[in-house]
Amino acid sequence: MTLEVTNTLTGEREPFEPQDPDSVLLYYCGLTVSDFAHLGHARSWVHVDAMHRWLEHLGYDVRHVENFTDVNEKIVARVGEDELGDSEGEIARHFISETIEDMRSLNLLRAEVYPRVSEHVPEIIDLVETLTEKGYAYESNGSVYFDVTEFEEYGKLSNQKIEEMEAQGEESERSEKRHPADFALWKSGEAHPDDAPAGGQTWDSPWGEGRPGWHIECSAMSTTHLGDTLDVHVGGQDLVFPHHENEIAQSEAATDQQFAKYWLHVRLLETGGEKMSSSLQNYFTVRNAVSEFGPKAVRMFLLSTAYNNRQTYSEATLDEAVERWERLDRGYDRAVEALDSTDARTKVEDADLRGAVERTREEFADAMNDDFNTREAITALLELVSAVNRHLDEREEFDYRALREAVDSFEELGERVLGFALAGDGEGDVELLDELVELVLDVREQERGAGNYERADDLRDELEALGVEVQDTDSGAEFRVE
RNA sequence: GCCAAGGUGGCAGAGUCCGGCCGAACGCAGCGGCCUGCAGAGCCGCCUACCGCCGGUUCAAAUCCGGCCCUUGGCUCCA
Repeated sequence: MTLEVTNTLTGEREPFEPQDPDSVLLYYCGLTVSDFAHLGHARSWVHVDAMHRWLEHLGYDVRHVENFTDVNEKIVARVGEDELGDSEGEIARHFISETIEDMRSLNLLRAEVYPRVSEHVPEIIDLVETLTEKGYAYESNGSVYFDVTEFEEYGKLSNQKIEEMEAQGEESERSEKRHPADFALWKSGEAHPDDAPAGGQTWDSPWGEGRPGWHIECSAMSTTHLGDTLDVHVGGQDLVFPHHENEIAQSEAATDQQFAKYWLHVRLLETGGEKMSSSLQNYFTVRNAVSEFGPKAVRMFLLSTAYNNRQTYSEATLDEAVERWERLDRGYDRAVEALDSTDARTKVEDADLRGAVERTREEFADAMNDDFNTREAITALLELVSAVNRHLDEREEFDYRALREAVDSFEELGERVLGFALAGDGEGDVELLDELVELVLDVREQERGAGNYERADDLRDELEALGVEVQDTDSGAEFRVE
């Protein structure tokens, strides 16, 4: 089975064939950095990350570009607020660094470039000029608008007809536009005093002082870094219209080339029956989620629903993700430890385990090739966990080769493709920590030997409180650090 | 009103494109058993779904067709 994706542009599932058979040009519409990122944003990031990783696994050289919108009225609105900063740029820089920190915590692969609007104004002006010269845009009172009636395919992404659309943009713009659906490419600073209040940046342009419009940035930045035609353009479902629709209009009008071959849209994260968003004030920041549930459980949560289906956030769904993550991690852990044990140095064969490994690899690949179905991919891994546990519980002697392959699968598919940092990847003073815990467990063992169960249980509880989970087994106490 | 996507067990969530292997996966919660000093983890078993409603096509439908009801997203900044 080869990779198939659901393309919003055609509304159909299609075989994935990038322009160059060896590489993929991937652009992701990043966020406006006016606040901390929430779980909804993280959902998109993590899915884009899984796509990136799977494409690499398939052998593609992935060129991944992800923008930061650092010129925006929402940012300007926060100028002077508390200690955020005294200018649009300062606030944007602040939230960009906070956002990158959040991204790191979720173990996202880095993009090749993170372009910013403020650094691409010359390219934006060039693009607007081209559109004006080609007759797709017109200047009006110092602002420049895209004329939707000139681009005959306008509406092809969102399947809407121009006549049925409501007016775009702010009230103040209406009188300047020829058609209500026209949208701003460049906004005059003077014509809209509210748009460039203290702290908001403006640039000089052929049309006078002003700021880039809302949609032009992505067209300019993606073209600058990846060329006229992208292979994959990903973004949140809420961006289909008008943002992505407008990007297509601008780019295709300017270059006469198809802007993006495949449009993939991540459906929204919902909570309490509605989407999570800052305006509804029902959001949970990435930061809070990570500190409360741990980065891996958050990642597990976000990947536990395929990207093209909406997902429900609640305390319960995240709790479940914690369990799913731990089950995977423990399974991996057990397999690794078994490999090191003497019981593993045998030549026995367990057909069940071997079959399970093979099935997992097949099912995992089928799932990812099936429009990046991460939910099913995880299921395949969890089924391997069951097979490993059964093998270890039921067998006197272990099937070394099969265990080796199981561990390899966990690492290759779970770590590299799904981006889970499995146990054993600990950082810091792991060895010292291990030795200290062993020491406490030795003491506890002595207490148990002497029949002082109460004291032994206290020690176990105290370790638990510190995040060290203790399990008594036939071969002594084992532990894992949360 | 227009565009788009959905309605599957207590929860969550696959399967629907390419109809039969689905009386329905994986997991969480719950129940019973094994193991254990106990607990946890793990294993085994159970539990609860005829897949929104109605009708049609077919040897066969959760999966195809038609109608209806409901939900969500977009049509304003938004991942």
